Amino acid sequence: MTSFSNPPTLSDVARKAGVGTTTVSRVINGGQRVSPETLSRVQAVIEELGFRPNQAARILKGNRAKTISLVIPSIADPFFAQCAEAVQEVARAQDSLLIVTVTNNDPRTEIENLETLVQHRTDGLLVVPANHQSLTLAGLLQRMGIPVICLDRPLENSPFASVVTKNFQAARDATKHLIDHGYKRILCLGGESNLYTIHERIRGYSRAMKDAKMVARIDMSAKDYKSTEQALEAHMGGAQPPDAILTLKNGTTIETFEVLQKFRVSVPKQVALLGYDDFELASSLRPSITVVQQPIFDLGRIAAEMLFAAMAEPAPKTGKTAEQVKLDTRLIVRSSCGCNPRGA
Amino acid sequence: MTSFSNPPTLSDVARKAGVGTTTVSRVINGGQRVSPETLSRVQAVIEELGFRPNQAARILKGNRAKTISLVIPSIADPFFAQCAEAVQEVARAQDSLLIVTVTNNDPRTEIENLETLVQHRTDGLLVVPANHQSLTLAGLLQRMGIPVICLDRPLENSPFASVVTKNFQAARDATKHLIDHGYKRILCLGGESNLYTIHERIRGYSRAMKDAKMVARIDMSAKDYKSTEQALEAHMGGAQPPDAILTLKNGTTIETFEVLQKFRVSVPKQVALLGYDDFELASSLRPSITVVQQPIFDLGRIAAEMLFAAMAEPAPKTGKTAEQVKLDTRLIVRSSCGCNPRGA
DNA sequence: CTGTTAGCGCATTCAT
DNA sequence: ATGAATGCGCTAACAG
Repeated sequence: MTSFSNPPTLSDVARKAGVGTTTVSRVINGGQRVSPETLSRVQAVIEELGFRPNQAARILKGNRAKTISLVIPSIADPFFAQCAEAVQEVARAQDSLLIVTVTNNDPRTEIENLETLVQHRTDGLLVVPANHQSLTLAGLLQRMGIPVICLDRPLENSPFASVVTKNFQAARDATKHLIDHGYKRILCLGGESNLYTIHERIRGYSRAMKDAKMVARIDMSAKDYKSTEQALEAHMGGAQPPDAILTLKNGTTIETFEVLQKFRVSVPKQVALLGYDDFELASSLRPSITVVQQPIFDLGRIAAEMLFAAMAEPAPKTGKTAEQVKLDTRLIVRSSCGCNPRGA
Repeated sequence: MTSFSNPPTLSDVARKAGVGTTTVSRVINGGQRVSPETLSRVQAVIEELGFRPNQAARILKGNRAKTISLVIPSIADPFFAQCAEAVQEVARAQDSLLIVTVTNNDPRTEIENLETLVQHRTDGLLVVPANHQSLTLAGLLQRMGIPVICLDRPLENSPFASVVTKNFQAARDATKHLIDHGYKRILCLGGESNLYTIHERIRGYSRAMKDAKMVARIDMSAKDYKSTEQALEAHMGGAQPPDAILTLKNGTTIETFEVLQKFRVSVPKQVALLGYDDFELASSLRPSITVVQQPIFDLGRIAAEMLFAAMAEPAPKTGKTAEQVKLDTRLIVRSSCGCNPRGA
């Protein structure tokens, strides 16, 4: 019951059990090559003293740190929170701890986090690159000499495998869906066009528009509620207001819905709305919102599994080109796109 | 540019710089008591070799691990995700890493996580106790001998400080608000009544009802969408259907809204709705939802700050009684309670 | 201002 | 089946 200001050590156990430190070490590492009696006696002492092997000492001896680290833009963002949950689950199953650091998509913060993580000798890295073509990042990561898997966004010019969703196809298909509805002036709305995912989605939208010989309208100024409001005010009040809107990420979708409602713009009658990322109330809003749903949990789970697989391999890199896993998305058709008018 | 399979060590630096290890150690620890020339020369070598002090070795020497750990029910839950974000921010400002483990509110999982954390010699703990009166947990935490702050839920029979919100008062005030509206049959709906927060909120609701000499109706069977649907079906179809509902947590509020809408029950005309925890779309739903808003980010931030303060103190415990910080909540009045009928 | 040395707690030879 | 000794990388005396 005493609080151990000086946690018992392996040799404390050895002394009290009347054996050598080697024996205790064997006991806590599976108990092989130890006689049954000794084993139970040592175990009893371990129990009694509340001994827990000091992980720092093990790391120093060259063992795994038993930690993996997740480097993400934000924890509060539902998207990354779900990824983190999945990753934590896998880590736990592998008897490892999860360290989470956040970058806010700032390359400098990202570097700093990584530098700290090196010092802690974490076993593997799951990173969502702030800049998907940063050579600095690619170089730093390689010098770290530990397995790295990129999540949600690949890292160009690097040998690291990545797990992403099919952004291009999803956006193209979503746009096609709107085109098939007969909409003529489809606006693509979002923010942070420098992000890989957004970039890909814009490409998908553009391709679909081009294939339909329609003119692309892209506005990447919607970064938060206020800017979304300004953007929509301009578009809806213009000479040629859009008759459909494709939003490129979760926040934008919700903000767009809110602004349209505030402006008393009828959806989908006046403008249709198709969003990116499903959300809990999407089906309960009036109208319910049609969205592209990403397999978020799988994204995190698969990346984590790949990371542990990579950590288990003897050879760090076999010079292969970076493997890229692309997960399918789903178009959840509801009412805001003009389908299923019952709910509109 | 070479990937360091064998990261350079302090003595590698010392050798290459032609100095002793102590000098290098001094350099990486602030550079005091080192001549300017030596300093810059050593720094150059450090840079050249890409040397990063091995944190494991430092821990072994008795230094701080520079990690704090957060033990929460879930990361995906927006409430805890926000807490985590705040905690991470504070940790980073203190040059520490954040380890996150999840319990699913399961005491066994909680214990296991804690055991692992001890081995890693984490500097401090932020825990959301699965069971707020567990003696096992209180005992284990004390034996860990490191600073602990409880988050969102206190830990009874323990000396640990806690940061929580005013659950009792918030629920009482919310209920009063409903009573002031003239509602007579107010239902209190939730799940997991064994949790401290829920327990307190039920107390608050009960008190308000008692003070108004009204009969309390409590249903704690709403754990997910399905059970919420069943519960509401029974209540709304009963002889004395409620004319107002107080939901006790985020998920329940949203699910209740969805079910009521599915049942085509008019809110607030037929039943008023007052929920716990604000959410992004609360003001955009029809009707907009009146909620109790908790200072979630502050909860995490303050707890983390208190933790670092405790870690800085020399004496672990001065035998004081557990300090308890109770943060104020806010009742965000919108339309679903019957106020502001414009939005209904 | 600088270097030598001991030892943190553990796993691991290598003996016995 | 067991133990004694060595060293992982670093910091903190303690000299000089």
